Amino acid sequence: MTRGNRNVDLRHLRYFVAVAEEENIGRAAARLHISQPPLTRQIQQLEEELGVTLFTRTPRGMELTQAGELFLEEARNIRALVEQATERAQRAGQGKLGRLDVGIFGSAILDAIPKLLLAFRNRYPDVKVVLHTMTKAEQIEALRQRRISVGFNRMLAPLADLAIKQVTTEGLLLAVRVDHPLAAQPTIRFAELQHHPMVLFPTGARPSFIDKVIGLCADSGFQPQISQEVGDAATGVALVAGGFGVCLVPDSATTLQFPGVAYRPLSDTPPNFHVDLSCIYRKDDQSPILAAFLDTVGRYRDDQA
Amino acid sequence: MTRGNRNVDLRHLRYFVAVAEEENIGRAAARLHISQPPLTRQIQQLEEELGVTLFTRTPRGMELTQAGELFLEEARNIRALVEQATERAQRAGQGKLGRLDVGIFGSAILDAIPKLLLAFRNRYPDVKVVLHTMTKAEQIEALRQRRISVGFNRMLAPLADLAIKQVTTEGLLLAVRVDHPLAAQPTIRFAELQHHPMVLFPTGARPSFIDKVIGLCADSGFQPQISQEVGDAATGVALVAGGFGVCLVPDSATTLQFPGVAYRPLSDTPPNFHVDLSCIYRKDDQSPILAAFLDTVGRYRDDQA
DNA sequence: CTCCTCAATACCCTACAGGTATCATCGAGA
DNA sequence: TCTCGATGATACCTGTAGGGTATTGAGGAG
Repeated sequence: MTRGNRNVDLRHLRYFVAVAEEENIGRAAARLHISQPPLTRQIQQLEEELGVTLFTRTPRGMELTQAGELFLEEARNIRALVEQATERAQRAGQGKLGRLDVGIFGSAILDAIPKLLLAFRNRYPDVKVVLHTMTKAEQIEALRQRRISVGFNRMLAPLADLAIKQVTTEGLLLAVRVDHPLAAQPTIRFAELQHHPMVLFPTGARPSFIDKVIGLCADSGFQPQISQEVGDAATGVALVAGGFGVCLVPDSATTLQFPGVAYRPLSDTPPNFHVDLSCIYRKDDQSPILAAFLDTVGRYRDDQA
Repeated sequence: MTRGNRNVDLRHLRYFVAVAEEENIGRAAARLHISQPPLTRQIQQLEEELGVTLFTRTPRGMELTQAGELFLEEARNIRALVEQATERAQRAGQGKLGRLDVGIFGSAILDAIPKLLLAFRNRYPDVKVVLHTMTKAEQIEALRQRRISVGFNRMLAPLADLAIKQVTTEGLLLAVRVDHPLAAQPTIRFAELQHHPMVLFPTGARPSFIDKVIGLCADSGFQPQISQEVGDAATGVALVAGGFGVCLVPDSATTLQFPGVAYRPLSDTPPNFHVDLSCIYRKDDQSPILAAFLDTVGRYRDDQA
């Protein structure tokens, strides 16, 4: 079996299809914007390479042989596939096609993240977004190992190889059980929190939201009474319902509607009484999909402002 | 959308796949038996044509981008398809793959033709043989219109544009009803036929088997009594069973077993007491499948001899 | 027999794939 | 900190092959 396709290239196929369709080398040459003799030569060369007679030459023009008919189908397929491949590669290069692996934290995917993902999905419907629940430390590890391209978290600090982009900033509310003494007040002074046991979250890599809360208390001159540390906001609110005490949560946690738990605003709060939600990604990641995603993040943040 | 694939050819794909697999331009170049700089240039040119960054250059080598990964799959597909297309075209060019349209006569496909078709099918299993039942005149018309590539018939005469190849030659037998007077003899003298009505076939384009029989009778000095003309041997034998008289048939018609009908050999026969089965095809038909078929016919005929 | 329409051939020219030599960059060790 | 080694990129040259023009050859149609 002669391996004859070494020197066959797409030009040959393009020319071949044109000749097969026009059944006339002169017309085909005109259609291809070349002159007749080189086209004749290319067809001869193709037949030579394949070792197959593709056309029978008649006084009226070129007529496909049976082998030619078969090869015509294949040639059209190949050309269509090439067309499709370039188009898909281009779309992928523009970040319009592909896959984005995203790290998210805890079981609490609250407010901003779903909205953001929805906005991204609308703008880039052919990018498959895959969510991975992982802690902050796992996100950083996964980013470095390229298992994810972007992670969402709070209290992120820039690193040498990882960059941060803020998504949104939120105030804090107090989750209390409706029969808790503090629940009687429509607004609670921040300093009052020192007299009540608190549930804190999340466990795991520091600094995290825990440190934010402890820092805020320190700014107000006290140390919180920690009744329990839990993994995420949802668990925290569940413990509040169970009577473990109060719990400071970001605004968006109000989407966690729990029977017997109310959310109360705070007054006399220290400065910086808010917490950021940011995303983190590799500085050297040139992926157009990540660029598109970060662009969507920027637009989202601007819309919020 | 930039239509950028105009100058992309299979060489680009081959080079791209090599680099993607080696993740190193130098090694890929060695594998391709070219030097490193042209390979670098070809990859750059491919990226330029597509408008897509396919690799991220690292100090350790070339790493596929997401778009590159996607394009790699497509490139492999395309290359496999090209491989397959050339191979199929080559097989078609050798007559090993394709379709052969064959014209056969009457409802009587007897002995030689099934054997021949079976032999051809065994030698060329990927050639689809399509049978078309048609008269001699229809076969000639269909050959000229390229609707069939070869026809089978008896009493064929060469034409300007059509060639003949003999398949086999057969003797003649007499089909008689078992209660017919002639059936009593184990062998019948040819001249006796003048006293008995005969069924003749086929109707349609002349000269045909009818003329053969009439000619044989003339050679023996008489004119046959024609009781009925019918379309084909099977019908003829059926009429013999129905009492319409006797019927001269080729040897192979004995495969038509009819209750109450016997076949008897003849003695004192005139010269040329046999009939040929031939096939007819276009002289200018260069199809390798036809060539393969005619070759099979030749082998069959030689085996018979 | 002549003209007309095809494809095929002869010959030239230029563009570009491929070669050699060299440079730029970035890590890894000494 | 500096050098060395590996990698890809660049500069420049050369030969081949793809494309152009002019012409020939070969069948049909009138």
